[in-house]
Amino acid sequence: MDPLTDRQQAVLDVIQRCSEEQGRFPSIREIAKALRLSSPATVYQHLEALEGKGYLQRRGRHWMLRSEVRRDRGIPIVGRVAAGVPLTAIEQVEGRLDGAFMGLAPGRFAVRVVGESMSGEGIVAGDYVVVDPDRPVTAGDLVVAYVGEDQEATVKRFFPRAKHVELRPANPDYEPIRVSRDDPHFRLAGKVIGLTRRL
Amino acid sequence: MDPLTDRQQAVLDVIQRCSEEQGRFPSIREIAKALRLSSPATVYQHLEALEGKGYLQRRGRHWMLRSEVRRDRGIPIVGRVAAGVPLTAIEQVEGRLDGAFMGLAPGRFAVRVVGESMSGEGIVAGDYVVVDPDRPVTAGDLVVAYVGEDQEATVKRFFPRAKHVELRPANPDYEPIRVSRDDPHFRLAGKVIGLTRRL
DNA sequence: TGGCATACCGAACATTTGTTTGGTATCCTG
DNA sequence: CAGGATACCAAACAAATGTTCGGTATGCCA
Repeated sequence: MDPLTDRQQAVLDVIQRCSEEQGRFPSIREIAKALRLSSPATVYQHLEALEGKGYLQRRGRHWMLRSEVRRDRGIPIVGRVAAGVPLTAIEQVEGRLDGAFMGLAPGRFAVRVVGESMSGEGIVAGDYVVVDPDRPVTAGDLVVAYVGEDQEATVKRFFPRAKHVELRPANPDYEPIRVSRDDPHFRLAGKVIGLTRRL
Repeated sequence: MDPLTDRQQAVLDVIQRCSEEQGRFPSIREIAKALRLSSPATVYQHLEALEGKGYLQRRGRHWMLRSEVRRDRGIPIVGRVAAGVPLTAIEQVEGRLDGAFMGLAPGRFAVRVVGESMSGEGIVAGDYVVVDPDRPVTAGDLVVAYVGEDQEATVKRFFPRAKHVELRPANPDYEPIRVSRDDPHFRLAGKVIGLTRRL
């Protein structure tokens, strides 16, 4: 992306700060006040410059930050890191860890993992698995299912059989679960499409 | 949270849709047009009702969605799920998997994991680990470090010794890495505070 | 020296904005 | 039946909005 002049950078900073703190684009006169500029026309020209360089976008009369420069959107994923402090350079950012990255879509949800039955595949207690209820589930897929009277959520691999369904753990210390296909207490939540963990 | 009437829900839907698609709060007259209402006053009263019930928030003359009802902020984490289809009820949402959940903060970044040296702790190739460069690192902590000429990023457990630093893998198939404390090619990126995986 | 980019100003413009006031109609409930 | 909640309206207002115009000043470079 084209480099910015000092003043353009200052304008962008104000916009980014307001977007983060208030979740909205500042008005032109707000930007002017923050930079101690007495004319909105000055800011307006800077906005046009930022638009030309690809930092801003206009829809009708509304200005917005382009997603590449939004700082409230997640954690930057850095690629190969050369010597020196990284991260200030936008060049090295490969993407962002945000809702979109994790597959944000209507209907999807996350469940906290209980127990170590899938620890053989790197899924441990306390993890949050992301479930897509709409994605078709085929044999061997990682799924979340609700089983038993208390409808406890479990993460397992899914294997359909002739008369029943087998939910297989990755950890050999745990037993596979077998449920009848018409067990009213068995409910497939959906396919697991992602995972996050806090340490 | 207080339940909404049909019309209030309709107003909220318009606001959520606009927030998702355009990243901004719609104007009162835009909401009116979307719902085929001819007076902004009608919408205004609905906004006040939504504010009273805790769905909206006002800062000065600006309206904003409260984070609990923002659909563009991440994936909802559902708690214990009773019978019936979940997720429509906001009650069961315990939080959201979003940037904030993953520890969004200035300076933090994510790195893609290469190799299976930490698979014993549920960190496998292709995972993205979140790094906080400002968090103090103590013995035994999970860290990301850049080692060698090519500055490859590795995830290991950190053990400081008298004259060198030991980076220990969880997988016994891999050897611990030992680097001199003043090796110019050794750089500690920071402590690992989270992880996400796409399946 | 002239030309160009950058940076800024003050004044004015037409819209759009949130907000208030005062009113009507409908439905449900005690 | 009266009372209250809900839903909606038209009209108007002051304030804030994006935008345009014409102008000045500075530094850089051919």
